Amino acid sequence: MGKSDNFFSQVHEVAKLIPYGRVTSYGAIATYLSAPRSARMVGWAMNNTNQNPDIPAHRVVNRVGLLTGKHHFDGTNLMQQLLESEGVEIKDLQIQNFEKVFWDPRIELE
DNA sequence: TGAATGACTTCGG
DNA sequence: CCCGAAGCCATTC
Repeated sequence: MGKSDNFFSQVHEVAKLIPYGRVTSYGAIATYLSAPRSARMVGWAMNNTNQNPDIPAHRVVNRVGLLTGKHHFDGTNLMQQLLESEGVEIKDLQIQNFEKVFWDPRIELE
């Protein structure tokens, strides 16, 4: 850890801006940060700081709205429960009406 | 130093 | 449209 956590910090900043009840994708964040090839690093960055309650890591899913990161949360269903508590509908790890709850930083943040 | 590992995404068949 | 393979890249072994 040193200066290179700049990218991680930026990922965290964007994650904090995801509105309640909305979600975004790893790739969308990566692309927004001018690193479209680093989607996996976004996930890694989340893993690095999912302990921080200020960072809603549960609002970040993969590009089709699948809760691929659920196994990184405590318990068996925490990620889904957190999202459902915000009104997000989920069935078999797939977010329903994904296009409606999707929040794209590239568009919303300019 | 090199190979393996992912909270991903894209492309080709 | 679905599935498998390949590309990516920081981190770990």
